[in-house]
Amino acid sequence: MSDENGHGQGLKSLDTALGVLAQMVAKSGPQSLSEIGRACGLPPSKVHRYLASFVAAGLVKQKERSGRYDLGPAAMQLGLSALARHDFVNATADCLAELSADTGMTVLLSVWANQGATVVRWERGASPTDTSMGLGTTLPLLNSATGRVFLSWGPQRAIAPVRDAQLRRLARQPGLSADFEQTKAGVADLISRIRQRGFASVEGRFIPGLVAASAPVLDWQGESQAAVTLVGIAPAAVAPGSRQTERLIAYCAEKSVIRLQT
Amino acid sequence: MSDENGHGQGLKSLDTALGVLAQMVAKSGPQSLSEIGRACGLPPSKVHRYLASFVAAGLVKQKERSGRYDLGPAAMQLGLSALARHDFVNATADCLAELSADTGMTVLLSVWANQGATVVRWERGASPTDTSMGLGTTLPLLNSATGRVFLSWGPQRAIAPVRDAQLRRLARQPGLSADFEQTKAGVADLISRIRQRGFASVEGRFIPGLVAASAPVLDWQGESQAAVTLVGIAPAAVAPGSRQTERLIAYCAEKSVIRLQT
DNA sequence: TCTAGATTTCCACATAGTGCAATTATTTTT
DNA sequence: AAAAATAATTGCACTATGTGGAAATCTAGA
Repeated sequence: MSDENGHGQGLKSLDTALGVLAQMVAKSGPQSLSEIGRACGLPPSKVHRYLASFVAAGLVKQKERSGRYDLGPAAMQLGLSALARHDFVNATADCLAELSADTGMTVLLSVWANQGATVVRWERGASPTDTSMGLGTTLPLLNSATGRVFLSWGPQRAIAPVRDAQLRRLARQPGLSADFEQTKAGVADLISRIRQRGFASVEGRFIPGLVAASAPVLDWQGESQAAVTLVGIAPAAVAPGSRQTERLIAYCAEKSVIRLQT
Repeated sequence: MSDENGHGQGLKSLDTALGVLAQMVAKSGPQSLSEIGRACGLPPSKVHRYLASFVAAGLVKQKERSGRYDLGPAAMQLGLSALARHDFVNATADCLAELSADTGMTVLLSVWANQGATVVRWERGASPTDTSMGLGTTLPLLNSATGRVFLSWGPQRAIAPVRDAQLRRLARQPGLSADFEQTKAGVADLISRIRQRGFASVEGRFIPGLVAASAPVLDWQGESQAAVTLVGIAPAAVAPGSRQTERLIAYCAEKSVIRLQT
């Protein structure tokens, strides 16, 4: 046996089984048994028996007879149950409808999960910003207003690797219009600009034709536990000093534990 | 031991461990080790080791030293990942044929699109209720059972303009038999009646000679992502408490991510 | 500080998880 | 369409590994 650092007091089989689960979370779609086995470095027969238990619990389901495996309904319940205990999400989600009504824009509430800013609440606005987004959509770190909030105020440990990966990916495709220099220094500069303004915004960068402004809900450590985002079509609405952004900032300040220092 | 129904091909320890997880999902707050053990009928030492693995995986976290256990960040990741890849329409469409066979009625699956309730799946039943409807048909918001589901549980912001337009149009043609007062107050009353019953029905209002009952498939926010509709010719079939409507409601509850509160 | 209750660790024993290989189902090739 | 190839599932013997009770450690209340 091998004793890793720190912990060694769990069940070995459970640990490896949960590793299989994590692998399934990491991939965004269904996977075949052997794919999973290869990715985890486990023999197919072992994986099969783990999956049998997961399927019995509803955490995993297999599409059709002998089809790929994917996360199942119990996984959704688990996530919703976990979400329900997230104090910041609960408190912030309370008056989202009001915020949407006041601004006339679509409102998103997101947390950091799945290697990105993940939408957990979604309040439609008046303007028909009909996108294909739903709960669980993950927004890009550098190109979306929501992502940039986590870039600027989020937990750096978790974000740094994603940031570097996206930066490399962007650097390879310089075609996209960018409003910042796509280097580490450029990102640092972007962050300082965003922190100074107190919110992040993009204008058609992530989804052409849509503009967005996003502000952080800060915990006691000054880290962003959640982000609230306004989505609309009028660039003026997301400009600094606009009625909508002022309302957004006030809303987030009210839900934050600490004030954000100017 | 070992002879449960159907399945017995998983890992016993994993099964019981997942049972512990399920127990934690069921409760809405943190629990102590012994509480969990008592609830699952397991000795504390066993539960402790399971939890150690869950904590290592991030699915569970313990508040402070020797504190209660609660769901952790990975639980949220897992759930959001599952939610993100969940497709309501296809998941609901999966067993429509079965529903049709059980009820003997024609079954429609609709979503809100193109400013209306739009039919996207269509399973013909035993009784030859052949209509001029097909895939892509848009059903009226106020006069059809399907439309009324979206009226009651759909995205209000998107529906409001359509509702008002139809209301104005109806008010100008009072000839059609109506089972509700054709005013804003009348609609609000209709909605509250429908929400209380848990489904909507019409009897020959939309298409003379045909009756229909429709129930919502609810997403995490309690909004209707889709509507499942039974179409037939016997008014008794769509009455509250009938075998068919009970079956319909059970079907939609199974496909919904959250339960609808009575 | 002392007591009560809960959590965490220890240890010998046998349950139950593991790997390999055989079997069955599914997909691709000729 | 039949056959070969690939992938999924199951059986079996072995021992690694999870189990239970009790001891040790820790936290909270008096």
